[in-house]
Amino acid sequence: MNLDRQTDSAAGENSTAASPPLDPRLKRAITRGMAKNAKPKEIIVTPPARRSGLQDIASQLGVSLSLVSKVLNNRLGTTGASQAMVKAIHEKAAELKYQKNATATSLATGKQSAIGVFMHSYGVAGSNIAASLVEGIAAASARLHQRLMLQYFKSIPELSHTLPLVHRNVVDGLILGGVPHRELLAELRQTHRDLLFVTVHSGQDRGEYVNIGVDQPEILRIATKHLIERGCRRIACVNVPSESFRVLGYKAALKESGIPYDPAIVFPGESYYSVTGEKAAAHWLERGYQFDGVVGQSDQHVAGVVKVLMNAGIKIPEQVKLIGVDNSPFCDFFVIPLSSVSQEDFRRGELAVETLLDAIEGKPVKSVNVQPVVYARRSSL
Amino acid sequence: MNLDRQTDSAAGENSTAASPPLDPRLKRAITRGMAKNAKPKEIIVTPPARRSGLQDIASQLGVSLSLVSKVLNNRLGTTGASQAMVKAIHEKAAELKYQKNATATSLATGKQSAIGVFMHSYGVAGSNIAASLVEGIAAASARLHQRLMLQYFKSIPELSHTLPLVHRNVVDGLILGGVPHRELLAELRQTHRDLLFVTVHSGQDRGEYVNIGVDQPEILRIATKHLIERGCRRIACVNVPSESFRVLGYKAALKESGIPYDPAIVFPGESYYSVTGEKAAAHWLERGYQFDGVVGQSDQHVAGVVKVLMNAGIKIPEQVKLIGVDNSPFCDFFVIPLSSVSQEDFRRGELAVETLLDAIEGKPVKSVNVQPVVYARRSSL
DNA sequence: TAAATTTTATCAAGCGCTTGACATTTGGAA
DNA sequence: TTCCAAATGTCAAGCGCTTGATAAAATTTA
Repeated sequence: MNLDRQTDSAAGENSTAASPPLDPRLKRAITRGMAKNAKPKEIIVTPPARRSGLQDIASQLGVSLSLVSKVLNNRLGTTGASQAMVKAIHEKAAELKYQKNATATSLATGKQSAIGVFMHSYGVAGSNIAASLVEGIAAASARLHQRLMLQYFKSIPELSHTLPLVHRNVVDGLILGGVPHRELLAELRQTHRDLLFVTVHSGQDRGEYVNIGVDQPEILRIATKHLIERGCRRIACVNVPSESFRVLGYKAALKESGIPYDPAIVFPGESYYSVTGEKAAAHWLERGYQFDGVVGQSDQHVAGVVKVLMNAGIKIPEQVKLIGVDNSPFCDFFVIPLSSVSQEDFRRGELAVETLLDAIEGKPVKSVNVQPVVYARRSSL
Repeated sequence: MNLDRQTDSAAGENSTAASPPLDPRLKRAITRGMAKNAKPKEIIVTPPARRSGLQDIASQLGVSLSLVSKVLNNRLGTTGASQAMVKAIHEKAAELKYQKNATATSLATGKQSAIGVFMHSYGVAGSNIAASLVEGIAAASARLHQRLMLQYFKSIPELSHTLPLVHRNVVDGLILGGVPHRELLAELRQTHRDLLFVTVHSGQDRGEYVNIGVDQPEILRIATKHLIERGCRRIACVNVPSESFRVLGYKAALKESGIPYDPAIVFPGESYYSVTGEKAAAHWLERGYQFDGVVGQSDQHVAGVVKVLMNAGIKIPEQVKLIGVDNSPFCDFFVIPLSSVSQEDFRRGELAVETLLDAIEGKPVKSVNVQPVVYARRSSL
């Protein structure tokens, strides 16, 4: 329902105060098929202004098209051009607002100057890993003058189905986000032997593909160390089945500080969601287990733990300090601002682009494991 | 561009102990320019497997290239083809794994089958509006067989700078996310008269451009009504300067229920962040203002209010019920799960694509205002 | 059976740009 | 002055596909 709106012309009513009268030309443009409530008969179809091409600037200057092309691309190989000519061409190009037709260029060169991104919309809601990854990729590809073709997928079949259809002959390479699915990758290599791709996942790197990952044990190692440095001596851990590798870092940190490892306070949860954190905390509390620190496998874990601890009257961070993983946006404004270890997703996105481009240029490339970073907030200070 | 290796050592070295021995063929594929620590001198450049084109299937069948094109595109205008021929062509295409070169098609037809997205990375961190919008856009464009070119921008100058460069001749139209910047849009219309675009912002729709928005007053109206229906009679409001339009809905809801409007409990905050919510709650508490409900302009507002109220020993939702806007991911696992009104971002993304495609096809299109939806959680039950 | 259709298929001109091969001009060096 | 490199520029083929015009073969109709 629309409030305070006259029944006659809604648009007019809403724009009166601030909006100046419309330029008639603008008005016409608006009508071009895009107007509100446009009545077909009122639409004026103005032929699109012919876009100027190389030919236009060539003939207006009385030179050959190819010269113009070479000058504009700085590709005067054997050709060469006088200073004056170069200047004139550039000026003419500017005057005619020449914009090269990227499609034609691609056809001629076989290069697309575009990369494709297939992103698995994975991760726990709230941890905008995928979003950060994409933003990092977008930033780097803009910086490196690459167009970016994006597609999300929910399931592996969906990916293998759409991947070849969408991207053949349109991108120079692919970034696969969150796809540690080995069979799919192997198949991709078989069926599309000339398809270049790099993966971006935080699973274990087996060295089979070029991946932009994170040093997983290091995540929990620096998280645990962070708590130890702030005085914790009994550090509980919320775990999930798939993170046995990462948890090595937890054990390593304990060992480094001579703190014994106690499996009793490592809770075997089953998800990255906050409910698992709640269960863990409840479990420890019920049994009377002592702990002065908690590391989770996600920020949601920690959020869940915090909820239960607060309800039990435990002071945070005075009695228990906590730290999670992902550095999710909500860490900043949770009841207690949450400390967290970042997997540097944005940066990994950028690296993925840079790596892929190197591969496209034929340079040898290799996997990289980014160093995680601790973001300390109140929950652990 | 197939990079193959003389020595077979490197890939093997890099596989961890955990990984099974590699299939030699796979191993070769892995080394293809992407191997860890690949040494340039060892790389052999094998020409990429030539991809089969229309010509290949034409000559293998002894027919003309154009026939094949028409058959595969179902464009037998005046042409026609026998059943047998059609069948043979399709079979041959399948046999050769023919994939049309989309670039060549675009050049020939002038159609790109691609849409561009320029997304303002706006909004409060944690409310993944932009991400949902993009996902909705991606879903719809995949469904409608459109490629999707994405770019983010932080500032208007950045947008106006990169927009023409990146997207000319590469997309059929543009979706501008979160750009209620009228001057820019007007300029866009002037300088690129043949550029089709639709905006997706939740600002006020002035009817000048086709926008996929949200009925703003309705957001607060249903939020407020939601609280009233659950027994609230003194409903406070955290506001920000730019939301005077939306707040009309708050007033309307009060009026509908015969509740007097009291400006004293409408806090004039300055941001959508949680700190503004904290300030509002502190302000009301200090002055001893009574209220049994709170509506915020964001979920962060509500998060901030909750923090302060809990610290003051106020029971939620028993003494005060709250509802925010955006239905952010963290609403689900905040200390008190937060009720919220969704702006249906994913859906708006889909609508944007559908609308743009209509416009591209020359159909008349108009703005649409999506209806917001209440998601009730514990904070208001 | 010849003429008129209908069906089936080919031709050839692009789309706008790139690029190696070839042509012309110019300024010295001989 | 003559000749040879530079320096400066043009040619033309081609990237892979689309499409209206045209041709040839098959089928009807009279």
